[in-house]
Amino acid sequence: MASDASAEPRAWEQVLQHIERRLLDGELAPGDRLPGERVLAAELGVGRSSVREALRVLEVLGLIRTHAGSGPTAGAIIIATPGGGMSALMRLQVAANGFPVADIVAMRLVLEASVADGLAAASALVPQTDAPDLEPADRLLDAMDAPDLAPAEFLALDAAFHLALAEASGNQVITATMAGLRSGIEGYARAGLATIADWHATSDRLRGEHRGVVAAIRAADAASARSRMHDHIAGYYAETFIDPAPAPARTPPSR
Amino acid sequence: MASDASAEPRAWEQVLQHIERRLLDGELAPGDRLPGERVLAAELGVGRSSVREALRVLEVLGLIRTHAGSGPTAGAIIIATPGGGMSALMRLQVAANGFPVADIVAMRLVLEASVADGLAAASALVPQTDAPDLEPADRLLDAMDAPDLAPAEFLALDAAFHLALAEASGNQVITATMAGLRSGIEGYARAGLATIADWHATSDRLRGEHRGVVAAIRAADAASARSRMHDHIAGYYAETFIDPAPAPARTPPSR
DNA sequence: GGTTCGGTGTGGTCCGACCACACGTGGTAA
DNA sequence: TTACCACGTGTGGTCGGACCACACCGAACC
Repeated sequence: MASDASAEPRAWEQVLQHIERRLLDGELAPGDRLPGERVLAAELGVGRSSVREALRVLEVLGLIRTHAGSGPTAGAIIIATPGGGMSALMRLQVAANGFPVADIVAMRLVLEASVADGLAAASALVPQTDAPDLEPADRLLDAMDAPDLAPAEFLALDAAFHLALAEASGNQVITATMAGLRSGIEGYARAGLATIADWHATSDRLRGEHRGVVAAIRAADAASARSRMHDHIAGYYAETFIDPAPAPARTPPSR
Repeated sequence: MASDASAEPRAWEQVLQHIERRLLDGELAPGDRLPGERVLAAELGVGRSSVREALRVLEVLGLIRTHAGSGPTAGAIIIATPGGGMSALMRLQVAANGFPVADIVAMRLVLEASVADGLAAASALVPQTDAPDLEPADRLLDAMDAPDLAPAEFLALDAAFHLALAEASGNQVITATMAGLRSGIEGYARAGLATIADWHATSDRLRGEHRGVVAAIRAADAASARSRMHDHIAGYYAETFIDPAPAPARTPPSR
């Protein structure tokens, strides 16, 4: 499955594998600086172009961050930013019709409902220090109460609210995935705003649903939190979806 | 959030944005061939190296496939392979400690349970043609009954079985994510095999659990399918987990 | 002592060159 | 006429060199 059986040791792939191995061996960890591109090229016996191609991949995947210049902040530094790569992946896959928007929404439904469920269950924990931190979500909900909020601003706060809930769950993978899913359908969400007839009524309803979800979480009512979240998201998409057609008959990519 | 506000028009990023825009505009679709690297470079006024860096990213993300030579199969062809990029992302993020293994397992739990739940619900559909196709999963289960199966082979079939269920759900995003999650913890799963004392008993139990899940799906018993799947996965990881320590105090990547 | 001005090493980019590869095509031989 | 083979051509893959902007850092200067 790893596509390394026998065939293609392309130069940039060697670089990627080398770095991955050093990561797995613990020789490289977040915060460390990678050797310079020229050094890396010499060490691996490849050209600098190939090293750069591998570094570019790592950068897009959120593995490293590069800065020019000198000093401790310069060079390629390992940062395991979970969300970055996921967003790029989702966005581009959607653009290329690899990920149907409906499937993204469906998965978001599953994930958000589970997060709400899990948060409610965790809220019942006896040591309150172990209970999830809903403060950031609360602050976002308060911000959304501002009366003169433009739809786009509301949408951004809404996205941040859902992301805050995911973060409260403590699961970095779910958080990153959620951020990625949202990036993938961001364009559709923006376009969907135009289809809403009465924005005032809709935003009021959304505000109420948000509060209801958080209240259910705080009440440790897992079933209610799950269903409220589910209905909240499903309802919104049912209202704003631009293109209900799931998948037009397109030529299969095939080989 | 999209990090495009004002600052960095790095050359390779321009190429990426150009291609993404053409995808969104429908000028490029799966199956199409991208212009040659030299042509693309000339069109965008950047060097070929920058074009290649962008293409490398697209390739790792599963957006394109490149072939040298001539003819209709040569060049960079757009393929929206959903799973490829996800696997690379998960694998590298795990390697860099960006994704805790425990979080991946937790998310897998959520996803698999939901898939089982959804499949069971869909099995109740009246037009049987719309019911999920469990044939591939059945075949894999039969293959797992072979008595002389090495643990590693069993593990591969097990992974394929779970993936087949995801595919049966028809959700490409969930399928790709599932494949990615598995790639991320593949190393741990392999290592976990060594910790199993009585492989014969364990594999027998797994076989039974698999059959039970499929039976519950066929019976359209969503609750049972969900809980069986949940217990199946949770139980397995509880048995084989190598490093139960969730996250050692590591230096924050930060900036 | 404080300030300034190069040196130095970093990534970012471009260019030119060469290679392996695979398809087409045209000439050639049967 | 037909089958075969060799070469041309365009593709990605790779390398090396060159130059740039940048940021630090230290030495020289005021």
